[in-house]
Amino acid sequence: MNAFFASVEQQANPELRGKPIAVVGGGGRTVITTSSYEARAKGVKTGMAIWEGKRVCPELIIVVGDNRKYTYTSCKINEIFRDFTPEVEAFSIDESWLDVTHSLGIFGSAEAIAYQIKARIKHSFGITCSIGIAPNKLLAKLASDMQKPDGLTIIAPDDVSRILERMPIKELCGIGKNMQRHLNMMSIYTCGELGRCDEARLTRKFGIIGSRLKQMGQGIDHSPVIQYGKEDDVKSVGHSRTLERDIDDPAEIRRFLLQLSEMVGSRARRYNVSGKTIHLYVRYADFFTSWGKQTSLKNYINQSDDIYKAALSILATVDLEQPVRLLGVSLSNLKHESEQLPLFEEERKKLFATQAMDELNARFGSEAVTFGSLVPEKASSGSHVIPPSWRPDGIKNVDVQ
DNA sequence: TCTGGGGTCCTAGGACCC
DNA sequence: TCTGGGGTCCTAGGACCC
Repeated sequence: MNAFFASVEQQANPELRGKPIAVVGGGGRTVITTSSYEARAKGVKTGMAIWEGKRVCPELIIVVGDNRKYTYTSCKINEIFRDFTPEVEAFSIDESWLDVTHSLGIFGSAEAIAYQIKARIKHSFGITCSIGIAPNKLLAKLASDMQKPDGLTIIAPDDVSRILERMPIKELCGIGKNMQRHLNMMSIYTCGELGRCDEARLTRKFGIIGSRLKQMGQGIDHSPVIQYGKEDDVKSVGHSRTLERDIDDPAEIRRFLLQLSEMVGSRARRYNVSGKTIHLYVRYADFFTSWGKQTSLKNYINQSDDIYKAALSILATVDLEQPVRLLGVSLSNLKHESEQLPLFEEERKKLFATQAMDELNARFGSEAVTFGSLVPEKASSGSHVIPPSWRPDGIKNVDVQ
């Protein structure tokens, strides 16, 4: 989708259409998640602080994002995709891959499918998208980025080497700033040069990534489109949050950790996973200094208070050097839980209480029922931005009635 | 009021076991 | 008394994506 969050907002509120808008999170220390094309034309970019956006574009309209609107729209758009093929992989909340190999007999061509998809999305949601058609995912993604907004780009097998020859390597999904820098130091600037590079030279420098890099330069990608519901199991569940203001009061830090632990625990239970590694992440007030520390337990856990205790035990091993700007808790080393009931009465009671709490929260909002220590003065949560990287397992569990 | 939040994968070094 | 090599698991940190 083109400028997805901003486009959805402009559709929801006609007064925003044709104007430079920026979608931001709820808290005080938030950044621009998405901006409309009108804003981009003035130099507004994702990741800018609000004041930065206003500086380059004084008439910029700030809109606080509404996650439910985007996840709902994303689900509906993916339903449209599945009318054309079951092989749909959601890459993020606003990008999907479709393998239409087996749909060509019904719909004629990939191009015909693309036009129909564009028309239906435009008709149903009033928003545009850019579609890339190519022999594989790597090239389809590259193609989809070549014309924006409202683009349709086809990279036919015969065109691959011509198009890649002068394409800057950073356009490839998987080559970021650092990789680009390293490759540039090896005098590699274009995909053509990358594809011709001696593989041994690449593997010496980058390890097993090296051979993959050469293939990318040649436009080779054998990775399959992984159908919705057939993705690998989730490997970690975490939440982090920048606080409204830096804090150094231990009680306040603990309260915030409990809140994060509850968010992690309830999501882990929703996914029906438990984990035995807890990771605590802290960013200090100076923004640049941060650290993460993890600990592994003997048992798998997914109860919020168990997660909280583990996070606290990590915190107890360090002396905080500065007030805290951001806190994060994540659970990894996961296994899928069977639905077995615990053996002991006490544990069963706790499980039922937790399930009741999770159900109420699902129905009435994420913090309708929570731990007593969170209630008096709920720790100030920072911005509530939904990242554009929301994965399918995030989408599918969102309440979209 | 300067700078969000969700993930995955890979590497390196150390502990520990056989 | 001194030594091997294979394997797993752990922590820490950095790359990448949206």
